[in-house]
Amino acid sequence: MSPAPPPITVEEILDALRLAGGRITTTRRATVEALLAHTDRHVSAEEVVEAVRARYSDVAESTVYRTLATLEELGVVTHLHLDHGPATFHLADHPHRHLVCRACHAVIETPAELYTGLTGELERRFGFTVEDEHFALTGLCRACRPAAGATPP
Amino acid sequence: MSPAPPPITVEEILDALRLAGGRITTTRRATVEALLAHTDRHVSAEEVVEAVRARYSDVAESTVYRTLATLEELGVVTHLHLDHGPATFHLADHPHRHLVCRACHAVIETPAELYTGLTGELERRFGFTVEDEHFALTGLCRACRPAAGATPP
DNA sequence: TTAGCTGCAAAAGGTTTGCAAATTA
DNA sequence: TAATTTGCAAACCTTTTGCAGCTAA
Repeated sequence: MSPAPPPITVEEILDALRLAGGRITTTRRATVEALLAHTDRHVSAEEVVEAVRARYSDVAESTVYRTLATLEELGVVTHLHLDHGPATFHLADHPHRHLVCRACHAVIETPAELYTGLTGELERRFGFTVEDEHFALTGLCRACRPAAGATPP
Repeated sequence: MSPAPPPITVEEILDALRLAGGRITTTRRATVEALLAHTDRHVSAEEVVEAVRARYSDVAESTVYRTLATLEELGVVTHLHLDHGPATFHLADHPHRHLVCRACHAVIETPAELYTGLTGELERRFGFTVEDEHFALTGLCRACRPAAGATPP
């Protein structure tokens, strides 16, 4: 329905940071760039650290964690949990939810629209407003599902 | 539709343990009892440890963690993540999902049937079989939702 | 007797914190 | 200059692990 939104740029994110009274440092810029470079992936904080260190070797983990936290406060970035293990970060640009296979750990992105029926129902029945995803749904992907017979007609 | 299933008993769980070649120790019995005593709550491993230690003061955390893991392998217990922080354990008796308010951390239990529409859709569209919940859905409960006006007609 | 538990202590993994020094605006 | 960031190191929290001794069956 809606065309893909124009991707957010490094400068736009840095502007948001500036606007909030923040300062733009080399490390912060590199962190944002690392995030944009993986627009379509789910990166852990540790992976961001590595990406930043590939360019500036003396960056501390804590700095990256702090920058990610700040970006999250600004609403530019979100983190979510795909599974046990480290959280993954991504731009908060297009809402979507994740399915994670508990066997092969494959990650499937699914459009937010799919969930509106459910979230509407939860809203009506419980007055609960489901927000953007913080946790993935776990289960088995096609490949890992025990090969049961085809669904009958 | 279906009446509440008869609650599982301590002895039934211990039998399952025995059947799997396990041994019944005082600590294991106390762990199971602690779990049953909180049938309607979501207890962290730490809370189970405390409950067990209240009766037998020298129980090691690791023992309780190991017992919980064993019970999980037997399918008697599950753990799930309501939020950041420790996992919560409960009996794997009746399938349900949890909503957690990110503001007040209230936990709402919701019946599994509510999700069949969605899970069916995910099955059809992605060949993905959503399994019993491992993660909660996060959002805002009625009390914490910014008091917006009533939904217009 | 012997496979299976246990406590202890230590480590692991991911993230946060305190602080003085460095840097940005 | 004043406020914000930074690196470092240490702490944190939850969970796991190794191991020698203990115990249920």
